[in-house]
Amino acid sequence: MAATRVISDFSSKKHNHKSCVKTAVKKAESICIDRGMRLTRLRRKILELVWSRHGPLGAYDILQLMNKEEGRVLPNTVYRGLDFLIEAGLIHRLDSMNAFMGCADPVSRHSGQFLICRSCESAAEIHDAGIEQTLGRDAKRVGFSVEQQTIEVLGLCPSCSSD
Amino acid sequence: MAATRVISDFSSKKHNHKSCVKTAVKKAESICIDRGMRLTRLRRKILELVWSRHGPLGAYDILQLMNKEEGRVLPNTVYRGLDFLIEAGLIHRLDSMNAFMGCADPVSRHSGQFLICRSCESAAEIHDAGIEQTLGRDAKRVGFSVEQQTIEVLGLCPSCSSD
DNA sequence: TCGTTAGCGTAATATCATTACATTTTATTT
DNA sequence: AAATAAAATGTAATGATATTACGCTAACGA
Repeated sequence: MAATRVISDFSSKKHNHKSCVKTAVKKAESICIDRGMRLTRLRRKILELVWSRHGPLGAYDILQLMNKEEGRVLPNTVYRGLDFLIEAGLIHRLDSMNAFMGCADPVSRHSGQFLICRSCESAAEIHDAGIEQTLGRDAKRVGFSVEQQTIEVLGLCPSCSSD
Repeated sequence: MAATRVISDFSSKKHNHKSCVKTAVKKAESICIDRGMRLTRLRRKILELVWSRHGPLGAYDILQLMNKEEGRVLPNTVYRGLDFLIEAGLIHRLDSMNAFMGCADPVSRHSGQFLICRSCESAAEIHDAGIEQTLGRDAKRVGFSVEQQTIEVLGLCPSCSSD
């Protein structure tokens, strides 16, 4: 049985988040170079903003930040950037909350598995290969071929459950 | 290991769908009586419309059908009905497609697990207790307490894969 | 350096969902 | 049966999320 990997944990309040962002951007740059994809200034900026919080961020939140930091930007521009980043596996979309979150392990392509705190709206990403496998097997049984999985668990993070 | 239950399968093209709807409404009536909930005319109608397709239906699709069959109805009314039906466990919401789908096993309360065909937009509901269990265990490991799960698998249904 | 493609600017609009408040219907109490 | 309270519905406005269409510019490949 494969171990469950924690891709990004619920962060402690005092961790230095700037270094998370920096690391993410570095990884992104290297991945894009490897794959011949263009991480333009705009796309990098959007990636940074997605990473500005240790949890999912809505497209219009990002838009607002862009407008603050980059002058006038329209929704379309943000969505284009987000689409690129998703395509590249650099961020994930959380369907259950219409929001986007940076992926700390963009090298290995995967659908995310998320634990989302309904109280503080932070989120952790894990990867349990067993679940993927099991779902694949279940699907096969009814003749369904899997392409993508949305796995999002709502509840309370450690720090909010203890309140 | 608990077996995976198929709650609603990909339906064959020739099955008599009217009987699905009828059965669903009967179940709903009995459940609501048991629980002292009021399945009003409006709510029943919305339930029927959700069941009118063997796959998820958007709120505004339902709205359109309502307007065709019931005279003028506004979005709010439909959402209220949908909220009630979800609350009662009679339908599920599919977050990945902003759509709603009837539940064929409303007696046992559960978050759904869905296989959604990206081609014909039909969907099947299954229930694999193992997945729920595994996710619960994974969550526990990082101190997260689970309240609700969203599990939606995108791919191709049997009939669309064979095309 | 020319032609092509990818990225971006801009406006309009589509799609999905909620809020606020008035009215009506149903249930409960007297 | 009448009075009251609670639940459901009618209605309009608006909020939140996302896409389309079209033109221009920058980058890339021959």
